[in-house]
Amino acid sequence: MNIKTRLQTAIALSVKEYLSGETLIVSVEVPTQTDHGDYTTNIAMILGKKLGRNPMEVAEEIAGELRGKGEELQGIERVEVVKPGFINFWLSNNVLLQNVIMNGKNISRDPVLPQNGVLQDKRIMVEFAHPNTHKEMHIGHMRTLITGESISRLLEVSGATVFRANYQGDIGPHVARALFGITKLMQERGLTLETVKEWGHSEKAHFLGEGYVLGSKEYEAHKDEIDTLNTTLYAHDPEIMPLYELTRMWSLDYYEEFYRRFGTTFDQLFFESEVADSGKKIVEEHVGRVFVKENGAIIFPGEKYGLHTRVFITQAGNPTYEGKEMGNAYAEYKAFPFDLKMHIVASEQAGYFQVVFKALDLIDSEKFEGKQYHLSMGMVTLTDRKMSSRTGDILTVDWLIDQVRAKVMLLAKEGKIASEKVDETIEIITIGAIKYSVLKGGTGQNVAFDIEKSVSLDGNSGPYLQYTYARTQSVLRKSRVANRVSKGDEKQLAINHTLEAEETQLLRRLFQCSEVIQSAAEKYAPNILCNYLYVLASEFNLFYQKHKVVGSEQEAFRVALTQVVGATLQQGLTLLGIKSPEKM
RNA sequence: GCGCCUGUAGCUUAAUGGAUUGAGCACUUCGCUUCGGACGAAGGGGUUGGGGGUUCGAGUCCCUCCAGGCGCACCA
Repeated sequence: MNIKTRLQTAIALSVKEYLSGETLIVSVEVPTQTDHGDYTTNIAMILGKKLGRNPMEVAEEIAGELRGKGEELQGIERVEVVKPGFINFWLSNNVLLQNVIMNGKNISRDPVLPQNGVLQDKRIMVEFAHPNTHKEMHIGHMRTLITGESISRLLEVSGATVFRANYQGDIGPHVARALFGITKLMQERGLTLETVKEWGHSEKAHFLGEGYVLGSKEYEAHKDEIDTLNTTLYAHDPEIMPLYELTRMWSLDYYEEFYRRFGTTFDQLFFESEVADSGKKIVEEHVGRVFVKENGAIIFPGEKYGLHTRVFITQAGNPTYEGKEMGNAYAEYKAFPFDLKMHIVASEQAGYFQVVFKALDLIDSEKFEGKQYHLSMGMVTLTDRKMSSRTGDILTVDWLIDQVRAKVMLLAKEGKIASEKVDETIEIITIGAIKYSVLKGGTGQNVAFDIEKSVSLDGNSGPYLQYTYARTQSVLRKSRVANRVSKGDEKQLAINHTLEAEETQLLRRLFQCSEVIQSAAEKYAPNILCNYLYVLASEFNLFYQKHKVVGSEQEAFRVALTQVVGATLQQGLTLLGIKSPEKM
């Protein structure tokens, strides 16, 4: 039983005397302010209200009783009653040392991560990224890519089996527009497919993006032509397939490069083109029970369920995004029968998901009901306008990476990169900076993207954490005892000095690590982990500033502390999908 | 019009109903003969959009008003 649970039980026991049979949930929390102790409970205030007594008195009584207990409260050094009626608890240095430094796991740099998480044995599919082919990748897609990867890692470390799925829109009107557009562009510019084939991934993708913009602009004027093109695509018309397959591959190659750079490998790619037929069939089979025909289209009458009505199959007989999702749901379930499927998608899709979830519940409640969750990502907008791939007014991921990379390279020019592997380090820092800037905010937050100061390299940033990690490693390289302190070597760590305030604070912070990770995983909130790592790094830097590690009398202990801080930073960053260079 | 979401310092934001709303950027000072200065310390700057209510306690929950975002039938 861990300390928190033991404490909770002890408090519950004391509280029992005040209640006649009734049970009260005792909440034990980690206070936000460190001078409020390691744990706190508000139980006295709740009791005070119930009994009509002064909460301070009740708190004193409970605290008095708890202080008298030995066994159950082992490890709690101090119990304090504060103002309105909080009871605060402090852990003893010994317990902190035991748990943080000497349990062997930390010091050998094995994972300090929770082993038997609440998500043990849960099968979770995380569906994210889903860019559409024949367009460019914009920073909204990037946000879900980065967030999805981090959440997947958090779930995995909490015991879940995770399946990374990516469902991509490679068929539909947007493809027809893009193909129409590039055909016209090639004519205008005297290009042939052969020449375009020789271009790089980004140029091809940009060309498709341009085609899409043109196709959208000219849609009204060439409505029939583009609509027909769309229908021939759905019909796998051999006339159009070679061009379609080729351009589709351009997009996929282009995206593959981002997945690689951002460190994501999908277990499987799913495509709208592959589920269009099955989706259509499923919808048609459920006309009457779930769907209804109206004006030649097949719709889902959402009003019956407090939602809104959406079209699943168009008058032309093509399945819409909604219709295709019916096929996709089965295809994905077949690939990985899940307990939970998370859709990591922008908030603008919230209404859409309510409708398709409801439709799937009705079609097959056993497989789908209560098992789907839309993690609603806030919108990424430009500071002064909305991005639209239709008008070409978007920020592409290529552009952003180049901007950040240029800033990092500036540092390299100033000779600030100490690593021998300069190129590799620049890439790690660039990607780390971008990822952290995305992850440190809440997932639901709308983000107004400021082009000027979009990604920061100092302060609360990815590079700050990477830098702090590199610093820990540098200190460890300098120390002669660094490699001698190892598992079970407790004598060397014996504390023969009073701990400095900064040392105690680091121990307390490190002690919180696994709880923080649990909480970040349960709430699907990587920003909780970001926040923790930032505070940890700041506290280490303060310690570092004030106290010497190498050559000090407490070198063995301080080296061990530095090791654990380094390992925690590295593992934490890994959960965010960020690499930690040994030198930078 | 109907529905969902958001409003915290100049900007970007944090805060499981808890304690004096905490950071980063920017700004003003200060600290390297010291293990990595991409660092650290100090300072100014807030009626948490306004007003009610519930609660021992509200940025957080409820109502209302204001401001903004997103969705609402053949796009994805």
